[in-house]
Amino acid sequence: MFDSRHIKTFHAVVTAGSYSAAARVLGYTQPAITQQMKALERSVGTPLFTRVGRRMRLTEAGEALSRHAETILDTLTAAQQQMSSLTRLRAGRVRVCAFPSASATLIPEALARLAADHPGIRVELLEGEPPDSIRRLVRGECDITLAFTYPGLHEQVPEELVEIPLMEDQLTVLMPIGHPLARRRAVQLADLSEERWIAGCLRCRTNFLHECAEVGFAPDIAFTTDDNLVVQSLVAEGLGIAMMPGLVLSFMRHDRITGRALDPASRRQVSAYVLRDHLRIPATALVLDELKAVAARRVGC
Amino acid sequence: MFDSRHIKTFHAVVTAGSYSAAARVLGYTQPAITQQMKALERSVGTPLFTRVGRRMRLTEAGEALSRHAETILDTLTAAQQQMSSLTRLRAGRVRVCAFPSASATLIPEALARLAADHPGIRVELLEGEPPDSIRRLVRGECDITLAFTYPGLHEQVPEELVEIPLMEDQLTVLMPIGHPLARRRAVQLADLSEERWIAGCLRCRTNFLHECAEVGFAPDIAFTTDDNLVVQSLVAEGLGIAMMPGLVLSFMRHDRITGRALDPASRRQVSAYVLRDHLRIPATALVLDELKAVAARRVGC
DNA sequence: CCTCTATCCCAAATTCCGCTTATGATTCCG
DNA sequence: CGGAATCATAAGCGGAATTTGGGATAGAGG
Repeated sequence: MFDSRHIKTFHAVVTAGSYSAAARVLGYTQPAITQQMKALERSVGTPLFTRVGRRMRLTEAGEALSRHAETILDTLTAAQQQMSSLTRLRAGRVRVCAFPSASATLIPEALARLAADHPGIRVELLEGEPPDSIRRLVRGECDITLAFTYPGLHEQVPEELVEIPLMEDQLTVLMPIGHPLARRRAVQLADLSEERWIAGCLRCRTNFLHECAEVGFAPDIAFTTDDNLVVQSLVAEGLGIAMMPGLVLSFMRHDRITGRALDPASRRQVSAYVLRDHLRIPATALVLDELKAVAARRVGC
Repeated sequence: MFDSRHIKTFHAVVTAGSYSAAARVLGYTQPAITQQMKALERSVGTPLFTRVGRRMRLTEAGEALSRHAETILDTLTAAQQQMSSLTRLRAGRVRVCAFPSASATLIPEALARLAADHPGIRVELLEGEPPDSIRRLVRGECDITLAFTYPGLHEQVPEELVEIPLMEDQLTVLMPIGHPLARRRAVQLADLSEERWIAGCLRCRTNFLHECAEVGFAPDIAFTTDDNLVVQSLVAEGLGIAMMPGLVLSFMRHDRITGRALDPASRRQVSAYVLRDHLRIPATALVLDELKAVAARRVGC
């Protein structure tokens, strides 16, 4: 197998017209060129140049190799340019898997920033809920996963994954306007022990039950649904109250309901997850940075 | 510029599926692969592989580089195969410049042998007389020149040329059948001082005059022509006698003339000339060998 | 559940390759 | 016939790449 440096030097010699000139072009000394060409001729098995006096001429093998050298160097620089495009963030694809309310808030904002500064980066968007979306990450089906955890349930993430905290998403108690508790500025969980509840997704429900248990009651859950829009509609109809993350409320809010903060506050942690190795991939790191920046502006939501 | 060895190793890793497997394929130890891939990733600027457990996966950059690696290695091996064709004598072009009587005798025989054993070697045939054909060689217009010299005139060949003696071509005295001298088996030059002569090409004529002078007479040259056929016709018509190399007579002999050997013999030296560097070019060396072999069978002509 | 094997990384040492420096020979040009 | 430029060669050295040795981890199988 030819050494690409030899090919490059050979090509320089051919175009420059002499060993010395090629040495000047490539930043070598002249003997280096001599040695490289000697080695190349040795590996080819036949001379590539002949000299008549001081003039240099290509042999038949030299002519043939010269033509090949052109294409070899072209494909090499093509590869190099594509690699450069990927590292210089002028190209690349990042697959992001997020839970619905992140897909509706953080993601679009991050993508807007991304499109402005790095139009070459393409993002594929997948939707998935935390326990499963993490598995997808490990399986290599996506590069970044946005997921949330509740402080109560201490979940373990696989070792090869790294967690990047993005924001804390505060929970709000939703109730129909005119509800007696709506007169307070903030409510305590213990005050809600007698209410009827609309419960959300599995993880939210689990955490909710956990927190209620800590305060000392078991909530009366009347309805359960994954759909936040349905939850709000049920609340609006007076069928119960509900806990809902601020992230959801920031883009979807039924006009017949109102929300009150909890005291003490309850929150879920929104984080990005990446395979440890992928942190070093420029495009992935870039999208992560945008997500961090977007999340930072939402602190306290 | 990527190192072609790195590309080759990278490709082996991709196809073999693991560093260790690639090491076995390439005959390296495994750490060598690790270091090469580390160096490659450093020069690319982004990881090429990620590992999930023991499984290896290509990153986006790795996928892209893998595609390029394929074509790079293909063009490299294509170049290598063409070089191999040239060195293994399965391809090649040799330009031979010869004087007419060699073109009619030695060359066709050599080409016949060549075509049998090495059908891939193409030969371009040029015709040229000695003083000029040597210049063509130096100028790079041909690779091998067949030329003849007479022992008398000590011509200098350029330093970068190498002379390969092929055969000695004995001169014969041509006379019409029935000529008085035709009764002898051999004739001495001095016996021919009173004859009328038909002279051939410049070099032949020069040598002829030289030899006559040494014996002590100036020949009476009635006609001069480069064309050996014309010489023979003139001799046949009884217009004079002539000296002619055996090489010419071996393929062209007027049936109304006869030839007698000279005593002492007069001969011209037929040699091949090559640029010194070109001796190392396989195809050129091959044609030279064939010419030597053909000439060896003609010793004494 | 444990062991065994295969894989990979890391660090150190050695070998080897390639570049440079220095020098001499040759050619071309004024 | 110098002088400039080119190439070849040899010696020396620095760095790179490989090997060696050791350890950690993951997956397979008993």
